[in-house]
Amino acid sequence: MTASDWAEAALAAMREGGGLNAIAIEPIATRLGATKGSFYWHFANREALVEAALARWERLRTEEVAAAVGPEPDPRARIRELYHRVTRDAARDPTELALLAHADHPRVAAVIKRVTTHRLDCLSRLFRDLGLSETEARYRGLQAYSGYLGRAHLAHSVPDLLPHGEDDRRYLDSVIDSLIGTHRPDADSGAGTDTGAGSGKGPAPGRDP
Amino acid sequence: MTASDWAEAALAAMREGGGLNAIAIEPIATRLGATKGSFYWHFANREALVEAALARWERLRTEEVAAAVGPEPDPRARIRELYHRVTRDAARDPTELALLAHADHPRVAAVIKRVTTHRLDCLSRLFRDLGLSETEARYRGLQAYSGYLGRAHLAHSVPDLLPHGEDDRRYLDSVIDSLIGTHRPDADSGAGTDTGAGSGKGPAPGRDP
DNA sequence: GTATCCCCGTACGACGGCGTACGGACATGC
DNA sequence: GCATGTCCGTACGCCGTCGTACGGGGATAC
Repeated sequence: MTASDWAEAALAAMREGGGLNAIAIEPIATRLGATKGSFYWHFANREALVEAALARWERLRTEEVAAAVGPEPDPRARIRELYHRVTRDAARDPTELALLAHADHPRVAAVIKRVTTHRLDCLSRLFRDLGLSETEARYRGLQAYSGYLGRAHLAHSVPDLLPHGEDDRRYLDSVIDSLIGTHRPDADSGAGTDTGAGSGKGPAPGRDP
Repeated sequence: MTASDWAEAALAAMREGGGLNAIAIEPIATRLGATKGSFYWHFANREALVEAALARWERLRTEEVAAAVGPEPDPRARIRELYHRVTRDAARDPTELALLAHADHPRVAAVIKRVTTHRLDCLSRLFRDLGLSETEARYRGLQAYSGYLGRAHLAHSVPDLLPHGEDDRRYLDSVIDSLIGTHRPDADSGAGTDTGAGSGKGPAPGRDP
């Protein structure tokens, strides 16, 4: 039984509901088949466990971003891929939403700030790669990230109100189109084989005579 | 001392941090200068108080939407006004964010679902008034609402990462432009003196002859 | 004056969570 | 055999909160 085991168990407890309050020593000890005696050998107090769990979460999220944003060369496809991927994961892991709700906690606030800054930087860079100006790229990055957070919330708390299946795919395309301009009908990036038309109705029908 | 007083105090407690857990009988009693004796005369148990607070919150939010969406005739300006107004309030009242984090609570889930449905309907109607198709209007409504939720979170947990003052006004204009098409450069709403160009590069230049 | 009822304060028990004290099992070194 | 150090279980005190029991003030009716 190591400190890492406790940290992972704390994260698991958060994942399964209750937010930060789910990090309670005795319930987690029971879940691990251990007792408080073990815990207080590895940690000074509950706050230390919270901190360890937060550090672990931050590391996982950072690696996740790096993995998600890495391979794809085309910036347009990168944004698309990132949005799909990240929005799918967040729906079934309420940990991030729980942390957002505890932003008044100083440790949590610090973690959120670092993770958010990192993500926004990555997003802004993606938009810069699309040719947008510095401030415009930052605006788009903020807008994209706000949309991501909101979508994660909706997916978790009122999934019925979000489109499903194919409809959701079209919706996401519509959102992404409004973020990255619109995808040029001439230089369409292959991934979506067919219904690019559905999103083609986006905000910018004009543009090419 | 009425039941309403307790419900309002419960809401106030939530406003000031701690989310649903902030609705604790004894602290609220102290804050009201009363005791549990009074509470258990008006309510059966804590759950009843939570329910009363939720009902009160739902009523307030519903009236708020009605007031915010009512007067303005031009749909474009309505969206603008709504976005500005709602985004400003949400930043300094974490109650909604706290409720989102407790979406696993059945009562909370029901309230969130009703309020969200209502808001999305209003938003979709606004976009329909702009001439969008049914599904397109619903997509835009969802996108706008997701953006609102995300922005509220960012404003509360990492306000430093959001633009401030004039910059934020430009950012919001950029977001709204990408949602409602673009604001017509001929009918520019005066406030922004100069750099309206920054958002003018939005997704849809065409549309109006 | 007193009976009644509404409203509330006080005192109590129970529970769950934190943190501490202490002892004990077990391996290791010598 | 014995000492030492690591790791953990047990038992305890403490606190905050929920819910209940009970008593009492005070207004009103008559």
